[in-house]
Amino acid sequence: RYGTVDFGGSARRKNATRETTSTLKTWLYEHRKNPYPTKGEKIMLAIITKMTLTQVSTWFANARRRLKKENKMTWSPKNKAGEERKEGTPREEDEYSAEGEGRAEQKSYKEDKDLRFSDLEE
Amino acid sequence: PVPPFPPGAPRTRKKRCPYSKFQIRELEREFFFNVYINKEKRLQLSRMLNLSDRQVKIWFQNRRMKEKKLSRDRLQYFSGN
DNA sequence: GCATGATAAATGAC
DNA sequence: GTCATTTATCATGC
Repeated sequence: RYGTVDFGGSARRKNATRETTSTLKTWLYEHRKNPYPTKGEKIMLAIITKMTLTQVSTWFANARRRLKKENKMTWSPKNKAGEERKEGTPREEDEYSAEGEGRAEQKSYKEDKDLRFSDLEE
Repeated sequence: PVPPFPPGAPRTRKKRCPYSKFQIRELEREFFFNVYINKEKRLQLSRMLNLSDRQVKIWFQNRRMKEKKLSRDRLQYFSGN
């Protein structure tokens, strides 16, 4: 038998609601230049989405890896706050390309349909 | 992390390889006694499990973080904080 | 059957 | 040392 990695307490994982993913995706898109929320921002997002801080961090980690893997998003590695990039980076018109002044039509994630507080597992 | 000879310094990130049940069991056992492991026991354990000293050290670090996270999850399990 | 959340190794900042 | 993060796996939902 394959020892399941570690099912000591986590157990069943639940998919995030559309509202949650919508909120997080919006934040990620608006901060595509520096898609690393601070701890305070994570807490804020956690409260809004009714998730835990760990879940928010996990969501962003997975989202960054996934988008990076598919070349959907590009950001300056290690870009601390206040750093403005002016170098002539090649224009990659990706869906999430983080161009400085490139004013892309904000595709609002409007998947607001269900509003249920089914966050409490069990 | 680059074992023997780094010609041009192509530091290749070591591929993540999950440890075996036996390795985990021994590591957990030692973790039960000491959350912090000595250098001696670390070398000894690394030889026994065919792991590098660095791997054992990092395992204990991650294990401590895991323990901390478990405590936090247990706390916020009830009160909405 | 993949998408997605959570975990386990491994790195690096500090 | 801690701790956020990356990377590859794992496990589950649908």
